[in-house]
Amino acid sequence: MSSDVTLKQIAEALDLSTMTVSRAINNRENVSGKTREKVLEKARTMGYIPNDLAKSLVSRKTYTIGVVIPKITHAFFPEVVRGIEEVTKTCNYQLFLTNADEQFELEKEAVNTLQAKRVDGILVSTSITKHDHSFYDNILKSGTKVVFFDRYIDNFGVSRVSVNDYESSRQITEHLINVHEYDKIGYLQGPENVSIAQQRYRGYREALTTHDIPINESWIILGGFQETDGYQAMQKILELSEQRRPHAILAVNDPSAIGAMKAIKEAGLSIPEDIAVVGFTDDIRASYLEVPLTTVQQPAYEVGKRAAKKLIQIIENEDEPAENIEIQTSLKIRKSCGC
Amino acid sequence: MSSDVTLKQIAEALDLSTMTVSRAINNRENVSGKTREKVLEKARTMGYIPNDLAKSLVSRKTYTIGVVIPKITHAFFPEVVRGIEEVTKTCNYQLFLTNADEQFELEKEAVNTLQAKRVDGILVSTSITKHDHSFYDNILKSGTKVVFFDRYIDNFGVSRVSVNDYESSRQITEHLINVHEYDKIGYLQGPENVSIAQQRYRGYREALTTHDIPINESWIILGGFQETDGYQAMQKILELSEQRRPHAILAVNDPSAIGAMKAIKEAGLSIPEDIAVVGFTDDIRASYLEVPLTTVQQPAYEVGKRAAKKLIQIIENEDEPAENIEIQTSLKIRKSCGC
DNA sequence: TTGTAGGCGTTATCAC
DNA sequence: GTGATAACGCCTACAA
Repeated sequence: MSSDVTLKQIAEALDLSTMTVSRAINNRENVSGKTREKVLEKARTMGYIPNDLAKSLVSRKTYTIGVVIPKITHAFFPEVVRGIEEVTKTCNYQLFLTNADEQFELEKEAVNTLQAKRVDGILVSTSITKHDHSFYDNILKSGTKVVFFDRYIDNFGVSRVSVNDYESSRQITEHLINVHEYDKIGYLQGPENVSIAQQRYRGYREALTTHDIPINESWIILGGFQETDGYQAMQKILELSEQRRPHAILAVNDPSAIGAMKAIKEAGLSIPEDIAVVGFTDDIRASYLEVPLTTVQQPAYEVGKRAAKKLIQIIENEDEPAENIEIQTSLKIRKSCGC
Repeated sequence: MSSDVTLKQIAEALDLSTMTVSRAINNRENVSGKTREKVLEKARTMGYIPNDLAKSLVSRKTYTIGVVIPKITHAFFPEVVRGIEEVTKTCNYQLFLTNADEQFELEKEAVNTLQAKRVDGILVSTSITKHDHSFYDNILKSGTKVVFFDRYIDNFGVSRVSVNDYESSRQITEHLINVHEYDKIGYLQGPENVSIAQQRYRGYREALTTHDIPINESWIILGGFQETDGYQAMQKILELSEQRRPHAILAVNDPSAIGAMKAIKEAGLSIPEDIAVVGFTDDIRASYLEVPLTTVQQPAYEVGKRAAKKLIQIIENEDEPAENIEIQTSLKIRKSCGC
């Protein structure tokens, strides 16, 4: 902590009261022009830096927002953070960034720490969904303001900003069915208890069902969000004999799709001729790949912006209602689907 | 801010003094087992959350580190942040993340705010180099602990963790000269006042000079760190007639190189046959590109780790000496250079 | 083992 | 326009 010049020290140096110095520095009305100038000058020369801790203790306001991110290196999230910052910067809030590394235990720790730091509100992309409402129940009971972004817990009286995952997943699956006439479509599934993974999985199944395509459970591999997860899941599918394999794959996200593409390539097969692959995210790499990846573009920046805006509204207006904000994605048709 | 149960309230509920409650909750020695249990139980049921603001005001310690990043969406930095987190998490520090958007004005604002929040130290990747030492002079005078990472100000009594930019840039240029026998090598330069841009530029020139290759100033284009900068810079070079063009390009970083590749492709030329391109960073996309990019791999995660470690040492040990830590890169030879 | 007094740096409030 | 006092929630130092 820095060498800490205080209001009191300035006051003593100037033979004024602390309050007068405080008023001068904070641009309050009731200070004479002369005094104000003297104080500001002295503050400058003494190297005064206001102590926000003390301020916050009195004002019960920190101008600070906590952000809990599942995986800082998943390219989607830095983009979300940029959106959050865009908003918080103009409203003068600072960001506490924490990485939960896809682990609920770390997520809880992070939230607790943020509460102890008395952040004005928290933006969370949570790694759980159904069970264990209890944790966030208590958080809310304590009066902490929360907005979920991307990965959320539903029906909870908590606002969330997400993407129309279900609908988008259904659409990209239908693209495979309608445009390319695939009827053998596998799915690389994400963790079962994460909202976005559930929604996307639901969209996939719905599309098949609607088109009377039977669902082949051996083409649905449970995995995670990382590239290695997709790689391993795809390897399992490739163990099937050629006749029994799907001809197209939808992955829960782009990292997973990219892992799958790697496995396919290593197996000496080509995309999309042997197996088509589509993803979800529009990862920074998607359009640069050897076979550019057809995927669902998620407006990450927008998600961040909207979530931050909503949270700040909740912070600054007690009876701001909870809201589910769904941002629309767009299909990015590239070559990996066969187009 | 949350509904704030205080030590005092717990004390009153239990008819104890605040101090006893404080001691019990902070696991101090001198509390009887019974009292401790009672207190902890009550704290739980009342939903007590310690107030770090008040604690920090007394202890003059926030267990908080500020991070100033030039561009959160440049893939290098999230990876650095991951490294920082790895360390801070085990030492129980929290991270204030700020994005300076490559603007020195925003960088200054960010640092000032972090000081007001009384962070224990600051990690900065700065956007300036030579002029305007004065700002960081004052910061240091105020007793704030600073460690630079990646982009630094030199000879300053401030520790820095960076990469051997000069040497690496020289090496990758020499690869073009020695292995591929290029002698017409252009350079897409970064901002003149940023340390890493200077070092890399110096390495490029040194390599040419050492090999008695004359430097053609019309092949050196001043630009920025973004993809669009590389794209525009390359367009300028492509305006030259075919005979007057360089046959290889070194870009200040990978985004710039990727932009340049785009421009080359749009001009109907092929990489590396018509023009070879090499970069610097090993961006997440580099190995996935249609023509995989030869580049210098910067161990971003390691940079983050070392910087955070050094800062925490400085924080926790007053007379920790300043240090220049240089992390070694490695050449990633792919296809864009002609290999 | 427990309690009291005072202070961390700031501001709200009321008095002059 | 300026100042004195108390309070924000917690902890150190000392006393009982």
